[in-house]
Amino acid sequence: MQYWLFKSEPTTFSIDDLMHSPKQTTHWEGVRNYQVRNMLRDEIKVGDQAFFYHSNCNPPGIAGTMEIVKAGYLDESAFDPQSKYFDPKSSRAKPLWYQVNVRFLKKLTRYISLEELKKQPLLKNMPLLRQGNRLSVTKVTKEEWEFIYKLFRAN
DNA sequence: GCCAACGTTGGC
DNA sequence: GCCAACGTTGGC
Repeated sequence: MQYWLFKSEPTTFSIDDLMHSPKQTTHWEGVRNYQVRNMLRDEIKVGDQAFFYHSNCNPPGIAGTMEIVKAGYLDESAFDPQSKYFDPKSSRAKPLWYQVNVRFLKKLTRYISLEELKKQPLLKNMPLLRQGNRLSVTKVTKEEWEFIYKLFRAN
């Protein structure tokens, strides 16, 4: 089992939106970055767990956790001209984009801001904290995952 | 295949 | 809203 961190802008889709989705599950569509596509298609497996990170908001930070319930499959929104994620370069014959399904696990007992994450020496290698990192999905090590769990058990 | 121009992300 | 970082595009 592997651990991940998924970013989403809460104005687009927040952890509360996930909580209130049917079966607390959603398809994580709209990824249009090749590195992240490769992770979705090849690496992320059913049973993997992920942090739900709120980006481009005040303050950004980790809000909760979720679980992968369906591994990589075609992102249909790329084929839909009405979708804001439409990509004419992707076709069913030669699909470019993939998605996974995720299910809500829980909200953290408290929100862990990016500022707080940055203070932790143990987390300094997280891709999330590297300057200029823009990937919307990144790997989290077991050590980082467990450390962040301890962080929100405190207080 | 280089690289300038352009678009997007996302913290601040 | 600014702007640094960085991915993508397209002319050559």
